[in-house]
Amino acid sequence: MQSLSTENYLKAIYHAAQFREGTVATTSIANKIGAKPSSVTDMFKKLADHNLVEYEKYKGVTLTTDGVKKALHIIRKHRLWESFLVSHLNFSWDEVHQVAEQLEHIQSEKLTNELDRFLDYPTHDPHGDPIPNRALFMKTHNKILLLDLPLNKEGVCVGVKDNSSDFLRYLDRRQIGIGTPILILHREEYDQSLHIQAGNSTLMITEKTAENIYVKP
Amino acid sequence: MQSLSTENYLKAIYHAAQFREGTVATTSIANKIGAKPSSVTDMFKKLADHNLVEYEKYKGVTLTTDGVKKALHIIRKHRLWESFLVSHLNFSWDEVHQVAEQLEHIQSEKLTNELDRFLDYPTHDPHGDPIPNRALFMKTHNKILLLDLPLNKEGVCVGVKDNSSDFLRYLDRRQIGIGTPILILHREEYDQSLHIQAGNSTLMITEKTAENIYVKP
DNA sequence: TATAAAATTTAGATTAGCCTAAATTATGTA
DNA sequence: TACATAATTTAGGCTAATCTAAATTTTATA
Repeated sequence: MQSLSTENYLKAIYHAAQFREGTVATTSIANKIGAKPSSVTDMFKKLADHNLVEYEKYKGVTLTTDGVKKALHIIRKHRLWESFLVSHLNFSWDEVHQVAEQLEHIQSEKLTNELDRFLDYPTHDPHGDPIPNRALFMKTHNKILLLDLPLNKEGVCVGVKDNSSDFLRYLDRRQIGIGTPILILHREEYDQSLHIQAGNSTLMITEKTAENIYVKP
Repeated sequence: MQSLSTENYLKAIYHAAQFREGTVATTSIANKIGAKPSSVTDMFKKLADHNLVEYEKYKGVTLTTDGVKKALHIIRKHRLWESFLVSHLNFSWDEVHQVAEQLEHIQSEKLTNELDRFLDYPTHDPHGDPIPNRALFMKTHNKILLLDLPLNKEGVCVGVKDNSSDFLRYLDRRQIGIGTPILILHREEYDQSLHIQAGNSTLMITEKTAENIYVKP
């Protein structure tokens, strides 16, 4: 029991569970997957039958230990492939997601582990997200939103919250990427915009941008 | 219209058509795909609706130009991935097929072409089969079966006809692989077995083995 | 060339994953 | 706390890809 659809649900539930405590609601998964709530209910039942989630009618789901393992395994593959695409196949960080969504479903332990070795056991993908290792353990940075970085304290960009192509390309244009040192020079009270120093240039960004960039202080 | 199943049928029809002239029969595809003939008939109709094959009831199918293109594109991906698995991920030639069967369905022109570039535009896969280039053109060796190699004339192993794991591992044990120089020293009339020189060692092989190895004289 | 055997197709059913519409349950607010 | 609204589930269908069993066509042979 590991269809493409099943795997996508497990991943979606895992990601949804990161956001908030407690159970994951039908509608939130429906939105992520792009399916109707009734379809999600069907799948919740099926996942519960296979002991991948705990499901109580009208109460949503939580992943079981098995469910978490499967989800992490898919995330591991997704992020390894993203790393490969960027490091060896000239993909940019805004292009990798769609292809990795396909590659993450390839079933071969040897492939996954050899890819990991070939990439020299990377700990983070091109967006700064942690890659579960073979034991499915991942190192998490203690990162904060750029918005919460104290004035004049240097941080380094270690990730993004919004992974959309639009946002990533916007960051490319502003020459902000993983590893870029960032300093907040001034907060404009009027419209919450920020004057920052990013790498060698000073520039202005909106509050919305600042709450989608992670930095390590 | 390009489901996983559709792609597998196109590939199977392409390969079946290599073997013999004329149309490809329902049963031959049923055997390759591992489906019942009635299912194959259904798919033949669907492929015909999409102008990927010419289909006449009770007469089998032939691929259209479009069908050939799609088949070659899948074969291109399959063989590029096999090459990658062997050259960079420590797979042996008997392990790659099953994984490449999955990878060949990944849809991304950029991925395929960048993989091609990364591998430095290989012309043949680990089994010696030609890889269609971006324009879907492939270089074919003028190879013959080892069985048909004249006595005491050196040939070089350039491919295999039987791609089964069992046969490939058998060749590994006999230290025969792509590039191995081979000479027929003696043909035993009694049981058609052959004494050959392969690389540095002399050994005996059966007729069956000799008709599954391709050599270039 | 009749006719038996083999190949192929048709008819009707099944399953997974989705849908819509209607019914049910939970939630938030007056 | 009652009740409107939102969330969720149920019931019943749909499609793609498969199947079995029966009918039809082709082929091979006596």
